[in-house]
Amino acid sequence: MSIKEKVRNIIKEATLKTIQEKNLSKDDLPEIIVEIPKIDSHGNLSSNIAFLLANMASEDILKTAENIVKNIEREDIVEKVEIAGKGFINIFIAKDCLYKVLCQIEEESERYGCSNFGEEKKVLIEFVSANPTGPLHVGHGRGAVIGDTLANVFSAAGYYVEKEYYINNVGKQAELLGTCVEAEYKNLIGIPMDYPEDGYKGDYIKDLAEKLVKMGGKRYQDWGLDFFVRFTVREILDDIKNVLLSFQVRFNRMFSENTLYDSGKVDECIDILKEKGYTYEKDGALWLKTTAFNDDKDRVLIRENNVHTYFAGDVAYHKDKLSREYSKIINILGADHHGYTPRMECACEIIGYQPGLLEYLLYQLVNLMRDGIQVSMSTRTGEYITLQKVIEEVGSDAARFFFVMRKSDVPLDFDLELAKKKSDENPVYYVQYAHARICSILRQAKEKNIENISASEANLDLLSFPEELNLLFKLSILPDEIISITKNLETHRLANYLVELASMFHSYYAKYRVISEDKELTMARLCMCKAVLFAMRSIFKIIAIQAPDKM
RNA sequence: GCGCCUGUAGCUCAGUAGGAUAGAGCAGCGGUUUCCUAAACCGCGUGCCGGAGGUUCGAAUCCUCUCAGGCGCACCA
Repeated sequence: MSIKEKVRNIIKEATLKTIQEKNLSKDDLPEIIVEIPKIDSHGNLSSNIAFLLANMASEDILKTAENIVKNIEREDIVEKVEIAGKGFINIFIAKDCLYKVLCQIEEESERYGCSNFGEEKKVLIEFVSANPTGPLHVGHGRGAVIGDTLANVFSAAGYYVEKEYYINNVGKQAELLGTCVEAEYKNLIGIPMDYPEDGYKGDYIKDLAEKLVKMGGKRYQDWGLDFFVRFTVREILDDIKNVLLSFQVRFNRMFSENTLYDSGKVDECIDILKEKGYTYEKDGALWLKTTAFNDDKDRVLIRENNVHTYFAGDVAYHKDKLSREYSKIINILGADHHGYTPRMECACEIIGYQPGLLEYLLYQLVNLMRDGIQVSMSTRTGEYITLQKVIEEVGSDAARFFFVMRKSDVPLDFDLELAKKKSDENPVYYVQYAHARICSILRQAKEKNIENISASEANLDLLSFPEELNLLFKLSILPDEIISITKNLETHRLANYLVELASMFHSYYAKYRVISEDKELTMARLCMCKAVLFAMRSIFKIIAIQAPDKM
């Protein structure tokens, strides 16, 4: 249990005791919030519980605070308790307790920050799921990094995570794509065929047609549209997978829409919807009555021409996912799809699953910039910067960091030049540099033959400067941070934490010397450095960027 | 017109489940290296937290209204 969690429990116990003394019901216990005050003099942790309880018992706040403090069991970890402001309860953590964090980190090394909070519960995260109709663009990159990082966070917090990509390979778009390649191919081998007017532009269509010519010359001329669709989708998907791989993103499962049709699951699902009484026919089409829940209009499942809509397949897909007994299902989508989510949630309710199980995480769009000027992304003009080009240009590390460092609610300006800069303007290097510096210190220590002793043997009492204690405390809350991200899905917080930790370390580094004449002090500080190193590596692993030894 | 997201320092953004004196990076100015990497550190900020009401011991944060920007409102996927 982390320090923060322990303090929360201590305050909870004290509050419960106070409630009993006041003859209040236990149900009146307000939620216990422990937060980290902005100002050092307010202690390591602080609680506003007195305000909440006083309100409930209509009592004086200060008096309530005093009562609670009186009931606080003085455990080892609490050095001092103060009532400050108008009733905040401020907790100062005992140094010994902070030192123990170093021992813990040493033990867990690069796994520090992980916990068994999730109790191996199953979580499904579906992301990217880009239609295989063309190469990935930067927007997909953002979804990929958010999804992959989130998966790693859940994993670190003790969940069993599966990552899934839904391949939409059925329907008009897939057909159109196949037709484009067919036309391009036939023209190449001298058989005239009109290119579809609304067809896909872009060099990749031509590349694929050329590949076919190279593979079999004129052999495929009569193989039919179905062949071209399957070939094209497979090729594009391979390309997508490779790009994602170069971005350290791997999926546990690629789920193809057509398997739902082939196995009859779509029809099965529609039968169930019918049985539940939420379908009706109108204008020759079959509709789902999503307005019965929270949608602004009903949705078509089967068109007049007897062709299923995308929605029909997707409902069947969600039914399948819901039946797999996950404790949480997260769908990550670009914000341009937000209009779609209510109908899906309605459909899930109709099928009979409780609304909370399925959660959507929407991320705002990405503006690709170069030196502060927006790069136009027109498919029509062919001026189209793919995700692959971005990764090639700025590298996977910078790209991942940039995509993850902003809250998903806000549009992201991705500046290619900034991401490439090896300077202080670029936060990626700032955090990696901190890591490299520590490695350098450790190398020096080794060269000087300084004994490499464990934290339990070192005289950690020598770490007594405020900067050192603050650093230790910062390290102590990493597991809490990771757990909290599983609740709010705000992966950018990890990047913030990393920058803050790096900043604290850089600052410390400039002010104090780790390796000095004082052997004991040196060893204690080396222990602290190693702990920072492990914490950083642990986070690097989660956001999947390199931890360079040298820069 | 309706719905979702956003509006915080010159710029890009944090601001943890309402909390104490609103923060960081960049840009700008000035400084720091006989010593573990100067890709670093230190100092310098008079912000109608878009605006107006409201809830509360307490609001950038919650509610209502309003203004501005982005996105979405298909028998496309």
